[in-house]
Amino acid sequence: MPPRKPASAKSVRPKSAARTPSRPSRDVLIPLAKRTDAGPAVPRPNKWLVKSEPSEFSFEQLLAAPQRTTMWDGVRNYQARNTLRDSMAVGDEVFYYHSNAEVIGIVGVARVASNSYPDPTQFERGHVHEDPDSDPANPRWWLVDLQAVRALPRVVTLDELKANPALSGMVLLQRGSRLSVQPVSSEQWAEVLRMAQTAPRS
DNA sequence: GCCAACGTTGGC
DNA sequence: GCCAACGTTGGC
Repeated sequence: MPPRKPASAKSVRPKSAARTPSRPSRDVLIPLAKRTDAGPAVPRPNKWLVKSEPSEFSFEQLLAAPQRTTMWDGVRNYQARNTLRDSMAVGDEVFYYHSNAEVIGIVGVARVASNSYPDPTQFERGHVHEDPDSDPANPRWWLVDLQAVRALPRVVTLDELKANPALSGMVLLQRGSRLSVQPVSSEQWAEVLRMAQTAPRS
């Protein structure tokens, strides 16, 4: 039987409706849970990695989207939700990772193009990502807009990431890690970019 | 609050 | 297609 709601998060892009280009949302939208608690200690921009199955929504599709931007809707995992809602902010930098793909790995760079706001698909009747238990007055699921910045010069594959000791701490590489939205350190970020500019080891 | 059953993720 | 790891549900 079908679950009453999606059990867990997958950064799937809905195949239907929500492909409407999210308006370039300004910060007018929902300054709600912004990180006033973070204080000055956290350097901006923060860096993140998002996963997407290219059969659902590839980086190429993001590049081709109006304004190269889309709502990152459909995340239905609480930890990822918290990151989206509480920690991501306009201007943050994002690696775009293709999972369940012919070539698995980091393929591009995107930026966070809005602050967080409630994922509208949770309230859409009949939508795959509808959550009937979510209260509009206190939305359960949040998202940000993502804008493609550029494809990497080449894909940095999962195998390469695993083989690089400097990246052993990446959340992506932790045993059993399934988070579809996850933090990346500045060091990890720089290392992946370096790899992308270098020919893969043969 | 425990925990078994179930569904999902995602590499292989 | 397989299946290990994980997250959620719901009976108790």
